[in-house]
Amino acid sequence: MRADARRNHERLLIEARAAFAEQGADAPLEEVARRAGVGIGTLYRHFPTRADLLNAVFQEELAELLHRSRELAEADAPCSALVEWLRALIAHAGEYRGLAHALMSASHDRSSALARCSDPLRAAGERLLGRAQEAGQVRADVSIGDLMQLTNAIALAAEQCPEDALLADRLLSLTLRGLKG
Amino acid sequence: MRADARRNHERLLIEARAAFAEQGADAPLEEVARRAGVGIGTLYRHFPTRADLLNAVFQEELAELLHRSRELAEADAPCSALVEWLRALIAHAGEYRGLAHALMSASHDRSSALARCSDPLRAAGERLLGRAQEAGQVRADVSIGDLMQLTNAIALAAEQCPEDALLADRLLSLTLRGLKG
DNA sequence: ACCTGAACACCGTTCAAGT
DNA sequence: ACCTGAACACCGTTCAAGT
Repeated sequence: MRADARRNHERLLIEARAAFAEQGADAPLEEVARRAGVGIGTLYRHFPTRADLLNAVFQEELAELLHRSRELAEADAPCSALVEWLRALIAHAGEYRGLAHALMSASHDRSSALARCSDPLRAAGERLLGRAQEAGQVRADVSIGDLMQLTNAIALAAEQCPEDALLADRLLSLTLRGLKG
Repeated sequence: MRADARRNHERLLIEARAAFAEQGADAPLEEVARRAGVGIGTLYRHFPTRADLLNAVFQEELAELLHRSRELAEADAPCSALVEWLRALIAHAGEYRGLAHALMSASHDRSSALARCSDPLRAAGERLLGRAQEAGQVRADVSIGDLMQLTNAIALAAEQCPEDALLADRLLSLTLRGLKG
């Protein structure tokens, strides 16, 4: 890749991250391009779809979340570790308004970059869930897919009620009481 | 109201219902107007916002749901009645793609017609929840607000995965196990 | 090889003119 | 009093021309 192209790529990522955090995951792409000092066409050349751009922005956060999951996988209490992990996912989704919705929309479209982005999260969650189930702390008939869908749905609901800071916690607790095996 | 205005009002409601059912709650308003044989300005005159139009369309469904809640309020098993009611809400949201999201977005804006539209639903749910709690079948610390948020979130998640017809059922069951007092 | 931005498409919303 | 639809605004996306 040419030096100027690489530079544009980096600036686009930086500005996209800022714009998504400030204005939500549906921030105007035109503004991302403007802030990065490039034409809108250049943005599309580097990231053909919004999902591609979101995906690229979240690679960094994704690495952090996966790191956290490896820590939790060695915790003493498998069930608490799983719950901690789900809380971390909700907190992450809460940092970008509209992200929970984007992830949800993308989840059933396997060709989307954003859908692939949550595959490693799913795998990490599966390990934590498996441990909690083997320890007999979580029912065997709970699937990681259902659990992550529900987590995402809770994040989305919480996002709509920013004035109720504890909503996500309460909804998650309500849900988790149903996990106990 | 002038006769032609009343007629336009009715035709707009009929076509809006059809368009929302076919294309989702974010169907182009221009098309609703076209199908109703009126100018787009007339649609805006009768329904200044999309939420007003959605609200008007759902008044009929709302009456049916309230009727159902009164039947359930006399059922023998208060907890099953509550669950039945939540299932009915999810089924209703599922009939119009995007409705769950619209309801969720509107829920924190008290001035929206759509938010007021769910007030009677909330009141009906509160009666059913109260009966189940008095019978000792549901924990006392569960609120109808949280329960409806969660129900709506589940409806939204289910809508994104139409290929998994049982998703809503499973997520609701998972949640409901946490209710038992 | 990459970038630019004008151009096009689409939809929401308003409002001056018409009936 | 109500209706109409052109006009404007906004944003996403493409692509011919430029470097």
